[in-house]
This record gives sequence, structure tokens and C-alpha cells, in this order.
Amino acid sequence: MRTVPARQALLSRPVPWYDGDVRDDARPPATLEHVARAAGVSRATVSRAITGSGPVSADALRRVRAAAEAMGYVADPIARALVSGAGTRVVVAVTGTSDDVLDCEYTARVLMATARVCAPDGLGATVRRLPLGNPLTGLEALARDRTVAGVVLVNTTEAMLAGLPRRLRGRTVSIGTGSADVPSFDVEGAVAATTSVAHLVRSGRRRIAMITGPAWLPCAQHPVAAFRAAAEAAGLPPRTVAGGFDRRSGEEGAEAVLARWPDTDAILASCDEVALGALDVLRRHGRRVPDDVAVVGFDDVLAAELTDLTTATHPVELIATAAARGALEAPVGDGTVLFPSTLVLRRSA
Amino acid sequence: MRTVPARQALLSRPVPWYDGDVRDDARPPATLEHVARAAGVSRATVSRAITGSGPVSADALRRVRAAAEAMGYVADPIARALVSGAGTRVVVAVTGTSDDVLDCEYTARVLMATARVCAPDGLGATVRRLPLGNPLTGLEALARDRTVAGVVLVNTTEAMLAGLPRRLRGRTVSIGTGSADVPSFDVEGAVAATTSVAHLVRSGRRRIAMITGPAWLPCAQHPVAAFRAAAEAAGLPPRTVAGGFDRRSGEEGAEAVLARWPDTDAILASCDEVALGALDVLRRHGRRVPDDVAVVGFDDVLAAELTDLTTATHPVELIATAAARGALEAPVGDGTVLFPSTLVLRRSA
DNA sequence: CTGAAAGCGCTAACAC
DNA sequence: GTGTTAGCGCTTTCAG
Repeated sequence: MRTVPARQALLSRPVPWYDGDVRDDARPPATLEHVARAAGVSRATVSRAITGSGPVSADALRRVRAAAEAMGYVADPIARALVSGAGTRVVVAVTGTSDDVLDCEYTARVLMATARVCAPDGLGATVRRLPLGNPLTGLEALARDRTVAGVVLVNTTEAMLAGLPRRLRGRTVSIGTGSADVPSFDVEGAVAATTSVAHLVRSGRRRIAMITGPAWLPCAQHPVAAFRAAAEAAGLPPRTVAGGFDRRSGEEGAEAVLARWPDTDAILASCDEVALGALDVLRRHGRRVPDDVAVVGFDDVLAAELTDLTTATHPVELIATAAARGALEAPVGDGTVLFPSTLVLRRSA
Repeated sequence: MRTVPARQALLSRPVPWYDGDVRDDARPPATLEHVARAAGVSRATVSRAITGSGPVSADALRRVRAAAEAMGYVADPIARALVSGAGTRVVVAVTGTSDDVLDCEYTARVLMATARVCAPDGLGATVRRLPLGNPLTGLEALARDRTVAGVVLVNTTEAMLAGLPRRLRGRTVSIGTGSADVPSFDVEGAVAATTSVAHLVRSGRRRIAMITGPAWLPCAQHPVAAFRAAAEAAGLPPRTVAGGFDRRSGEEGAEAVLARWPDTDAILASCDEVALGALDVLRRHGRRVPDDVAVVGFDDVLAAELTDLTTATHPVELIATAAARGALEAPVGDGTVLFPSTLVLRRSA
């Protein structure tokens, strides 16, 4: 084996485009090597200068910066990821019973926000469903996956938080319930419910029923608890029926409400989709909205405006952006960050 | 410099988890090296066996497969990307004048479909806006970006197709207009327009106006041409006003239509969003829909169902999925793939 | 058919 | 401070 001193090897190896005059188009991007040669220093020094991860003389720093600037040097995130084991994509992991959860507008918006956060760092975003019955197998697969830079949990359960694989700690966040290990980002759903009830009571409603979110979803219980508390505080019966987040459960929920409490004069829905289903059922039953029954949703999707639905806002983009950032950087404060929700008054309540 | 025979070096280097009994959770994923040792062959052979990129004896193949299977080996996409220069993410590049294009439902759906295609390969997805005025600078940046595995163009212009950087060829596709270099995937917008006009004419409409899509967008011209042809074939005046894809241009377009041709009895919109804006204006002007004026949209978004809008379907997920696949694999046939659109009859026409 | 060796572009010990 | 040396996990000539 012939042993060649490294530096000489470097010098003898041609640096293809730097001295040639290839078409700008075909020219491959500059590497650390190119910058080092231009600045007259070693690759290590360039690395330190660029990342700021070690001592570099002011002089070297200046020359490196100038060279990098001139050649439009950008560190290759792939090489970085390989050496640091940091991964190249943020996974939006949605718990659910079927892939329908990936087809909903909400998930699409979370993914979009995540992708936009990832873009400048050369990272990508993906989605994956975690089966409700056994989310841990999915999480373990993610832990073993070297491409995973961070995980944004959507529809987090207690089991997932408790069983979070070690390797995922510090780069996993939750949109919803969190834990000591997992910072959480969520909307002030409880406040939204309280405000909605207050509005209904103020406008004379006395027999309010709530169609709740999925029973297995911890963060969906806060609005329910708030509804109960607000109702009791106002001296009203805390009527609730179990629901989900889709149109269908809005229909079933409204049917259940009308069957159990025919005198209901207001329905509070866990989300707009559910409210739309309820509106449908009310219409079919000949109940006028808002005259006979008021309806309040939650989310303020485009459809809410079109159907004149009174609803509380849900700043999904803001939440998801903060969450994705949290999954990439070391989380700022490892507690819960809640985003405000405000009631938008329209015709339905 | 001490020169150590490679194989001996390999043998003397401990293979951390393979012989130890670390917690399953903390155990790092198996590498080529682990499989090679277990199968009693070299890394090169394992590589050939796994990728099928070279001659391997049946015996070696069997042993490698067994070992890989047993250890749950999956090749690290990052290392692969580094050595092959293949990139780790597919970029959805949307041409537009402002970042609003990234906030629309359509783009979110394209991104979701792209992310789902990328997921199994360990790749991610991102979005990026290409400024309408100068999309080439953006494309050149993408060409220089090593993380880019493929590009899905949305709202493609002729200039972009003509000036596509060499390094992007073969891994760029277009949702919309394509070229010899760029395979295209689109909906049968022309057919949709023809069918819509046929329906309107059949139901007695004679003074049909179209609010077109953006003038700068080539693929948006096909429906316009089809509309003109259909109208003329039916002996009707081919009335068109320029529009865009947003609610606002639907409103402005409808105003323009009513101002120029007060006797209009049908409006064909370039998309549902535009149709919704038109509906609003018609209501404000006291025109009854569909009695006085029929309205037909295009896309069949959720809002179309809610507002009882007659519209033609637009299988965005199908199109984007095919496009993303095309950006990753060598495109099947380098022509245009058109997806069918069908008219959904509701109350508005 | 198979193994050794050479990197992809970068970071991180470790010496000077 | 700065350079040298080792890799990260993989593919790929190039010899045998």
C-alpha cells in the first residue's frame, strides 16, 4: 500500500470546476475543499469557521467567509446528517384508526407548516400514521430510522408519551398533550369552550349540549371539562354525547342529542366538521338555526365562513410551525405552549 | 503511518450491539457491516445483493438475504444519497406572485401526496415558491442544491421549461404543461370545459360567459380554448373575462361579466374558488342561481358540496401522486398523462 | 463471482 | 489557532 501524505494528495487531485470554465448550469456546487483551497486553510478550519464550533483566528475567519461568499458555498446537509446522525426529515406522525386521518385538511396544513419550517435547512417533511391500537411499534420504527431528524406527534395518547423510545427524546414534540420529555403545542381549547358557552348563555340559551371529540384523545378532553365547568357554573345541566372529529360523528351526535334531550337549544361541537354534520341533521329534523337551536363550531375552516357558522379560531399554522421548530431545535421551555383562540360570531349562534 | 490490512481492522473493531445485549430501544440500526459479518461475506457483496446491481452467487445471495432479514437491515438512505448524489427530498415548486400560493388548499394537497410517495423511500418533501417574474433563479438554486432528489413543478410556464437547468433534467416533472424534457401530469381541463358547456347548452343556456384562469399560466388556456370551441360549435358567442384562481378574481370576473353582458345566463369558472366569488356577486346583484344565472365550477372541493355548486372533479391526489413518482423514478413515458374529470351535477347548474 | 480500496462531503478528536 | 487523521454507511471501480 502506497502511503501518500494527505495534503499532497489533495493538491495533486484536480479540483474540477474551480479552475475550469464550465457552463454555470452544469457546475456542481462548491465543497468545503474548494473553500479551503481558496482561503488557503485546511478543511477543518473552514468547518470551524462556518459552524462556529471552535477557535478560529479573526484573519482566517474573514478569508473563509469571503471565499465561501464568493463561491456561494452552502454546507451539504446530507454529508452533515451522515456524520452527525441527525437525520434529514421531520416526520408528522398522526395517530388514527385509518389512513383517512392523512386525507383531512388539518393534517395537510400541519404538514405544509412543517415543510416550510424544514425548507431553509435542507430538510424535508413526511407523514406517517401510527395505528391507534398500537402506536408504539410505529414509534420504535421511527426511532430506528436514521433519516428521522424530528417527530411531530399529532393526536398523542398517554401510552405514546409513556413509551416514547429513548432515541426519540429531545427531538419529539406533540401537538396536543405533552409530558416531561415531550414539549407540547396546542390551542386554548378549554378557553374556547368556556367563551362559547358564555356567549350562548348570554344570548339566552339554557339547554346546551356538547358533541365531544374522540374519547381516546387526551387533549380533546380539556374542552369537555371546560364545557362541564362552565355549564355547571351557570347552573345548567352539562349535557354531552361522545363524538369524533368527522362529519359523520356530527350527524350521529346531533341525532343522539335530539333523542335524549329534545328541548336542546344549543349545540357546541368539537370541531367545524362535526358542526356541519349537526347542521345537516338539524335541518332534516326541521329545527331552525339559530332560532330553535344555536350551533357553535371550533376551528374556523373555510366551510365555516361559507355556512355562516359561529366558531372559535384554531391557529393551526402557528401551532404547527412552533411545533416543527421545537422538534428541530432544542425546545425552548419544555412545558406547554398554548395558542389563543377567539370566537368568530356569525349567523349560527 | 501504520498500515493495517482492512479486513483485520474490521475484525478487530468491535461491532457494538451485535454481540452485546443492549436495550432493544437504544440499539442503533444494523449496517451493511453487520450484515456482511453475519453472512460471512464482504460489504461489497452485501451491497450488490441488496441493490441487485451486480453479479452475486445464489448461495451468497441467500445468506445475505437471511442475515439482512434477521437483523431487520434497511440501507441508510442518507449514506446512499451522499455517495450517489441522489438527494433526500422532493421539492414541490410553485410559481406565484406571493407566498399565498403556499397557503392554498391545492398546494397543501399536492404536498401531502408528494410526502406520502416519499415516505417509504426515506425521503422527505418540501415546498418552495418560484417568483413569477423570475422563476429561473429559483430553479438554478434547486439545481445547485444537493438535497434535491426531484422537483414537481406547479404552475409551470414556458420560460421555466425552456430554461430548466441541465442538472434538473430527468428528475423534474410538471403538474400542468410539460415539454420534451419534462413529463407532465394534468387533469383533462379541456374535456371538463367542453362537458360543462354541453350541460349548460342542454339545459337551455345560451349566453355563457367564462371567467378564465391566470393569463400567464399555459395549462389554464386549454379549458379556455375548449370553451371557445364548444361555444362556437353551438353557435354561441364565446364570452370570456380574464381571472385568476382566487375568490377575489371570481368576484371581479363576475362583476365584469355582468357589466359587459347583462343578459348572461350562465357562468363557467376556472375553479371552485372563483365560482364562489361569482356566486357572491350574483347574490349581491339580485340574480337568482340557477334560475337567472347558472354557475359551474371546477375542482369539486369540500366547499362545492356545501354550497351546492355544480362542478367538474379534479383528482389532485391522483395527479400529484403520479407526478411525485415520476420525479423520483425515471418517468415511464415522457409524454403527458391526463387524468379524467367528471361533471358533478348539483343545484347551481 | 468476490474482496480490497477509494471515496461522497462533512465533523470531531487529537496532535502540533 | 490550525492541520492531520479518522471515520459516518454506502456504492463502485478494480484486481483477483
